[in-house]
Amino acid sequence: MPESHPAPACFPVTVDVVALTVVDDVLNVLLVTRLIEPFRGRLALPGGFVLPGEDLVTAAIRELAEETGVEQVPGHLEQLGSYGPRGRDPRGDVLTVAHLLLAPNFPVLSAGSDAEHAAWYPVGQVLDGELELAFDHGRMLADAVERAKSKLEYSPLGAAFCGDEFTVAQLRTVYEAVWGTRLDPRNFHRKATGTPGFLEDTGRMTTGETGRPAALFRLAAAARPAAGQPIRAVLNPPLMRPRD
Amino acid sequence: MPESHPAPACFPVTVDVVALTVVDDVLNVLLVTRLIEPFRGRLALPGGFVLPGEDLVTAAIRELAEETGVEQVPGHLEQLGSYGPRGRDPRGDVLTVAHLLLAPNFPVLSAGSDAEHAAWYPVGQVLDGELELAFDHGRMLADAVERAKSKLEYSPLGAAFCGDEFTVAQLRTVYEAVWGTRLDPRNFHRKATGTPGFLEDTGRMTTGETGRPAALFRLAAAARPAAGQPIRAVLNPPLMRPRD
DNA sequence: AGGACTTATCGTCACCTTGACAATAAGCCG
DNA sequence: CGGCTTATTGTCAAGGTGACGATAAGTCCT
Repeated sequence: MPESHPAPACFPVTVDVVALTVVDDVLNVLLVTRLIEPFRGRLALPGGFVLPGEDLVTAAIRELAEETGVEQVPGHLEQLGSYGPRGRDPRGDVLTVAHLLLAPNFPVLSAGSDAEHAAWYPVGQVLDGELELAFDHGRMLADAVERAKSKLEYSPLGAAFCGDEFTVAQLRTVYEAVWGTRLDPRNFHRKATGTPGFLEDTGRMTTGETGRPAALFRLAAAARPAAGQPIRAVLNPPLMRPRD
Repeated sequence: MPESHPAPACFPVTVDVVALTVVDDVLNVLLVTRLIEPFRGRLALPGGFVLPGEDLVTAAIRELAEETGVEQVPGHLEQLGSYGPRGRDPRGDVLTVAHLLLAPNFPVLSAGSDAEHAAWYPVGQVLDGELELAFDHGRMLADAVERAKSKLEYSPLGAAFCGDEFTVAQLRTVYEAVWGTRLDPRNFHRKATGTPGFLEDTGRMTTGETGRPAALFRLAAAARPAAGQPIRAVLNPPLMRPRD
């Protein structure tokens, strides 16, 4: 019965944000402590209901701002996927659209007030089961990390974890933190600097650090997020993570 | 104001299915002719509203069945992404979750009755602008094709376009149709048969075709869709499509 | 200042994969 | 049977990768 329009059912729709960053060479995720039921006191991804007249990305940005105080999107934001509506909220069916944010380590508003308290937590602690998240947020996080791992292979998005300018070593620690592996600094340097359209030498160097000063790079124009366009440049051949 | 729960707004939610297949060496997409406004008479992706108590995949399978008569999912189905809710339906805000189906060329119920008439159309005609789809379905199709192109590179999903058993040449025409390029049969054969965990020789051969008989393969167990698990085996190193 | 230490960067080399392409195999078709 | 078509096996050079040696150029300590 193709034309069965049985009362176009409505669903509550939420957005959740899996915000990933690298803190001290370790991949971290932004979590908030829930102040209300269900899952009161449990850690959860930042998120909330999409408001009437709002778009998905708009809602994601707003929720992120509400829970961290960050006004501008501090990194790369993309849609991760939708979950539900069944069996993920004890209160009833809720459809949620998860988003993935890859960003440099930005400070979160530690309001400590009546607001939900947001903070960075090592991803490993969650995936290992040390921390259990509310709802199906654990699965979302797992999916997000897998997506991030994969993105680093063939897109220049590893740089989204760094600031505007960064050294090859900083970029390498991002890859190591996300992939959970060690990479040979010399081979990584060769690949990163040798891939056309990836990095652009700023001509400036680091100073004051221990060891030999390093050259500062930025993302090449081709690899930078263009207005409205998806990230264009592809790492080709990809920078594959070590398997097994 | 983190605890702003301003009347958890509800949205109508639909699912759309971008069903892709290869017909005569050309990538095709399943489209229906709309019988009602808006976009009456225009071609559109099969889809419809998610019913109360239904999950996304369930709804996608149901809609596909309703518009084609196919009861079992004939190939690989995965979520593509969500679109909206704003500015995609003249009747108002509608959130839609697009799905991607990669399947062998299956016959569609040519009901011709009051049902929306589903049929295969060459993807190229749509992307070239010869055919214009309803809503934002053109963008969904573009995203779907891009996803399919990418999936063929590093997953064994190219085989989802073939039947249970297929020749290397059949698999190659899938790659050629999706990527829109020509591939060297000898190099493709080497890569396809030489990648561990990809293809499995059935021991049987084709007969009656023109030319030398070809060996019949099936997907190796590791590359077959496991219950509940995502497609496991990864083509490593990937089978990269030719760039530029 | 000099030496130890640390990190950055450049080179080398063997191995693997890939793209281009020759050669052979094994069916149909007349 | 000869011609045609497609399948499959090899060959070879170029390019990319992993492992690792060798320098370079700072900081830090004495």
